[in-house]
Amino acid sequence: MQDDTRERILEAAEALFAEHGFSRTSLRAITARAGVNLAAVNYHFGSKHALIQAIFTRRLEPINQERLARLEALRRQGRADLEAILEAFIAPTLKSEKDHHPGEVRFMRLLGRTHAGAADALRDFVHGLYAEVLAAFEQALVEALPELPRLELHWRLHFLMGVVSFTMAGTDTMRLFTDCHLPEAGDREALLRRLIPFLAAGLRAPLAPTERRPSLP
Amino acid sequence: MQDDTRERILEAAEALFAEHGFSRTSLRAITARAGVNLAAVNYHFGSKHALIQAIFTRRLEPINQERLARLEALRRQGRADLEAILEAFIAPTLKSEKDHHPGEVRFMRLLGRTHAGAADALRDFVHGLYAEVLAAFEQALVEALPELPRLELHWRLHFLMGVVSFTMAGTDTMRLFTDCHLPEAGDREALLRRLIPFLAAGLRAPLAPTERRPSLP
DNA sequence: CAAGAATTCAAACGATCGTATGATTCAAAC
DNA sequence: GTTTGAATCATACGATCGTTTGAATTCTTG
Repeated sequence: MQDDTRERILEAAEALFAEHGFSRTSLRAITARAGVNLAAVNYHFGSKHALIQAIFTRRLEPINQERLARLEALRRQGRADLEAILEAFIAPTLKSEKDHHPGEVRFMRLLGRTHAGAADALRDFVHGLYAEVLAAFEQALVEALPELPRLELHWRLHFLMGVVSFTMAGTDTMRLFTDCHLPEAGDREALLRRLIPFLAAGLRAPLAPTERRPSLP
Repeated sequence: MQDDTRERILEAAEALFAEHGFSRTSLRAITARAGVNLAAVNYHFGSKHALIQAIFTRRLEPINQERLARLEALRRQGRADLEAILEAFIAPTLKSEKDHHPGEVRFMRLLGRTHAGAADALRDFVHGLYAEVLAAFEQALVEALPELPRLELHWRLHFLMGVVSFTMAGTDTMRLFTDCHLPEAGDREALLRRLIPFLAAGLRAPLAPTERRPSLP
């Protein structure tokens, strides 16, 4: 029961952080859920902040490695079309449930919310974990969309990150429109089939004319 | 100097909440920035939670009224095409800076982050402020995209909310891809010219085939 | 100007937080 | 079986939090 404690803390913290946020989750709540002593967090991780970083590093590293592996496989096969690139980027964040890691679903929710919300040094830390992957995908998209100006591509990548982060965050926004909730979010394949056409069409959208008609009176 | 205090508190709280989040912003920091006494918050608003709600109500109500007014004007003119509907929904959240209300920019950032991140009762409260507006725009989009199945429209509205919220949140995601930051986010007209074609193309995207090719080995 | 309501103020309360401490338990090495 | 270092434990510290209180002040109204 040596590094079992570490794992139990990571598991409990991940769940509570995803549900209540970082600052509203106390170390006491984490250690109580994990069934370990309060001091175990500072013993194994050093501080609450270091625990948060450990959570992101553990989950994000394999996901990003899979992203790069998928992208490289596409390049080898010569079929790096836009839809395939998008799938290589998004699928590793969605297919986790069937891989018997239910905790990863909670983590993606946590990651999405952190992306949109975190203002402090944590976002910079997460960005650091992303840097290599995003540079590779940016280059792939430049080649897949050669006619798109670089600045426009950057904006559309910003929009893309918005869609992906928001979907990962899993806020049940759909019931804003009607009474229907997200239908069985467990069906990740169906989600991919809806996300990728939406994003591909947005990335391929024709450029807006330089001048726009005036707004309403 | 009676309800000037109320206003100073709202202003300071809005700025600090947008920068550091709700739970990491103390009432002492708010009242210090506002130059008022600590007890003034509980005297004028009742509690920290009620202060947060007051912030959202104050800003969101006029924005949503303008959204509905723009949409109704489109209907009267018979030009409720997709792009115009999107502009009616998005423009009121972006044009605020030139209206001499710099605080509204900070608020939209706060709103975007709350949309993606808040898990507690606050999100339900904000959703309540949105309900009427989103029902109206959903109906307009149903008419503008008659060939799109209702379920698919719901998903794409979810994606749309992701883009809008993420853009409002204003997290400087673009420097993930290169070293360039968001170029002069003050130019709201340019942002509209980029957002609307992206979203319109996504909403109009052809449906994906029911079966997809398998993923990578 | 005086009376009463509205507002502001300094100060404190109880609770909770992250972290640190020193004793205690446990497991492997000799 | 003894020793040694890692791990766990109960406990406490100092800080900060949201909220409350009651007196002091300001404003309104007659």
